[in-house]
Amino acid sequence: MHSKKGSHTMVVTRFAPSPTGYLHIGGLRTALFSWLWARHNNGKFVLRIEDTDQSRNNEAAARAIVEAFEWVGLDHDGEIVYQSQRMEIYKMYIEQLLDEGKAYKCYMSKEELDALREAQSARKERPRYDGRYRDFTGAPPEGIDPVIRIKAPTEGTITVFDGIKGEVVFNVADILDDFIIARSDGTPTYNFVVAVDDALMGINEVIRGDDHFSNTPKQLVVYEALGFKTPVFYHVPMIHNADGKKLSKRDGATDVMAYKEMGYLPEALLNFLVRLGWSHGDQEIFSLEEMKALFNPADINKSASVYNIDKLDWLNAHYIKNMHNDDLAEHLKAYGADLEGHDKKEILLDALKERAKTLKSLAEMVNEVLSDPLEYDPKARKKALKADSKSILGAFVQMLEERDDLHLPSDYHGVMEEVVEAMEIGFGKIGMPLRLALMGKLSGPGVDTIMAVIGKDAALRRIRKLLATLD
RNA sequence: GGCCCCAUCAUCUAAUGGUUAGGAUUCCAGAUUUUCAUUCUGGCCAUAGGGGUUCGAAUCCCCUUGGGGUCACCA
Repeated sequence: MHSKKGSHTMVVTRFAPSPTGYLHIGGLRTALFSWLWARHNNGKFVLRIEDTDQSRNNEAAARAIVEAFEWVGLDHDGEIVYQSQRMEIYKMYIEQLLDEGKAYKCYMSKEELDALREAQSARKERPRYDGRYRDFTGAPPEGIDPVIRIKAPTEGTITVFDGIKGEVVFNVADILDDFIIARSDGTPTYNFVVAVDDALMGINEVIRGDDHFSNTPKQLVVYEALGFKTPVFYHVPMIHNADGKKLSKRDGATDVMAYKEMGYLPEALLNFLVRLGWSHGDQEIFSLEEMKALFNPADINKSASVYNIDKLDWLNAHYIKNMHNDDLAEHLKAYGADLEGHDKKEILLDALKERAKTLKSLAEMVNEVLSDPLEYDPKARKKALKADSKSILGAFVQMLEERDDLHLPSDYHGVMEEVVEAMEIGFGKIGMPLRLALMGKLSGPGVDTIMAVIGKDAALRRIRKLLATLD
């Protein structure tokens, strides 16, 4: 694969979730984009857990994220970086900024801050820190642990170069104040550590959600203060729910692992996600290799997209239909269908995989075929059973009993045809009641296929069971 | 509300300033299927509105409208 950036700089991207919960579908798409771009360029993709806020730190969530990555098959380079383990590094840079006079201690209490903001709001001004400790040299107030604020520019503009949006110019007066880079307990804040880590880890292409866009000027202030080289940014438009709002945990199936439970294939999910905000002509089906070869963040759309599960279902069905039966059988185990060693596995899966949208439903269908019906759907019964059904099924039973050379669906089909011809009836006359006997309902794969899969004895058993209810 | 971003079928999207505005999903109809599903064929459906620029605008500019994001000692 040739990369456009070629020989000079290795592309390094990252995914940096905060471990506040499971990995959701929007995060996965962003991660996929980052991963694809790194792999496209033979670069590196690193995973960093943003857990600087101990009060919200959650180890289980970090594990859940890793588990989701493993399921979909996105690998990362090097060890996972936990920001909670890098506090000394951040402290060092904060000290540096303090020494250089680029940051300062602010002794304003939360109450004072609140009051300030309230007053500003009342005056219809933008709530912002007023810089009262920026040049403070007096004796610090008693009993207050200071926060540390960075000296942000007070006038002029900051320009963000975004690979998707283009150049966006912010007016400093509209958006900035001396924001906090370290809390009163000494821990650093998000906008500071993101910039420090991205720089230190050599991240040169930041692909992240659009909700981070307005943080970018702040991070640029940190880059500037520390003299770090800035990366290229790509802010990926949000994924919206049907209401047009940012996809949130309230929207149901947003947990990536829920898709596994529902029976979706990772390849289908990734294919679905890569097409949200990105396309390559009219192509809809992309293997992972094709995605890697074709993806480029510069081609990402500017507008948000709405999450719609219909297309995912279609893709999932597509990947199921095209999967080898052995692989399918392996997947099916997790959904409660065990076909290990079943001699008619091929016939069964060939017949069923055409009709399944999910692995879960496929597993259910498998078990439905493999086990005798427990009951007969009343409506199906009424529709399938006519006055002559009993004699037709009886004749079929008789002919089955005489045969011991039945293996393939076509063998059973032959027997059915014999009955149809002998009795001079239409095919439906035997098909419908037979289907009811075998499945307990009127949908499913061909009855000849069902019989071939379960064998003569089981077929006879099921037919006799229905016949027994006809007296 | 301030700032920022966005705007093509219901949905995902395509279209060097020149196409009957294309494809996909959904939906509808027909064919195939003893059923259901699959598959195949066909059909419905879009450039938010208004001004410009231009021989020519979905495409460039402006305004309006609509939608979204963000404004913490969260990330």
